[in-house]
Amino acid sequence: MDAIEYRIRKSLRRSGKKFTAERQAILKEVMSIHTHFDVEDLFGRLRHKGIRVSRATIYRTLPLLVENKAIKEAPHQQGDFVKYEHIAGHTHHDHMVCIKCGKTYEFKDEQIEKLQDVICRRYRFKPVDHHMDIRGYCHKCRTIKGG
Amino acid sequence: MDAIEYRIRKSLRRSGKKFTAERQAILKEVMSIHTHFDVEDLFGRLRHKGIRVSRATIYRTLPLLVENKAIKEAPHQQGDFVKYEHIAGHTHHDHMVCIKCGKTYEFKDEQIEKLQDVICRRYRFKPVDHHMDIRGYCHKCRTIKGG
DNA sequence: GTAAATGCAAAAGCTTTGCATTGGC
DNA sequence: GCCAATGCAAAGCTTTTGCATTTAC
Repeated sequence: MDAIEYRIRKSLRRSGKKFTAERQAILKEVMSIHTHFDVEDLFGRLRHKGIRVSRATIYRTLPLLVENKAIKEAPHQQGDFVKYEHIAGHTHHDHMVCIKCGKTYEFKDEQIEKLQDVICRRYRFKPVDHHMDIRGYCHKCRTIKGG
Repeated sequence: MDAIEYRIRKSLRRSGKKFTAERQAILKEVMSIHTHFDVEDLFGRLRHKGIRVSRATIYRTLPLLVENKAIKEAPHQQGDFVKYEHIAGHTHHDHMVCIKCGKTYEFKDEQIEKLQDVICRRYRFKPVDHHMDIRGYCHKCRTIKGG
């Protein structure tokens, strides 16, 4: 928790930026959300707690948190707005998204991770992050998939 | 080419929809674009050829083409709008996106594809499609990645 | 004290929608 | 001829931006 705050505080200072109360509140909130979220979710949760931070500030802060690897973009369906999920504390995982009910399932496979590294090396590509999402029908929806 | 048009024509008829001149033009154009594109790209290209189709129609048509598996969404960076790429004629592939220069590299790995199927079976998930994009620095940018 | 950040409200996109008109089938 | 599709322009949304004010350092 505080390790992340410390890291970000330091990173901001290094580039002459400030760790404001708003940024702290956003960071704290973001780290407490263990599902995917978007700007509106965040705005609502903060307001619900009586913390008044403008949407503009949230929009301006999230990219900072992405840069500092506190959060990253999550997969989103077409038409949806950008969604995020926090990184720290969470181990990396990929997603299965049900195109019927919209539910997201997380998974992780070591072999796939390793193969990705092999491929990157082949292309002399230096990987920083990856997103993988498989779309289809979850076990609940696959039997009733008539549209 | 015409196999796809035939398939779509049939699919539309089956559901009481029409294969209009506009839809034909959009389909044809989409199949001729071998890179990622968005609505604005498409609108510009059509207009450039003297084909007048409204944006509204494009917005209404693309989902039809996705449903009929002529195109699918391509990965896009945050802040970008939705991008598409055509499917037919193209073999499936995944992407590496350089976060410095924005260039996209395509690749495909059979082992990863197979592992994905294994995972889906484990979750009783019926895969329809998947997107995988690895983000990082391409071989040209990895040496000059100071920002 | 100074440069950066905030909040507000306005502006700027992209996308959707209502409605009259057009056109497949 | 009927119902779906189109085009236009307006509306809807999310996201960005200008500017005065506040604040971290």
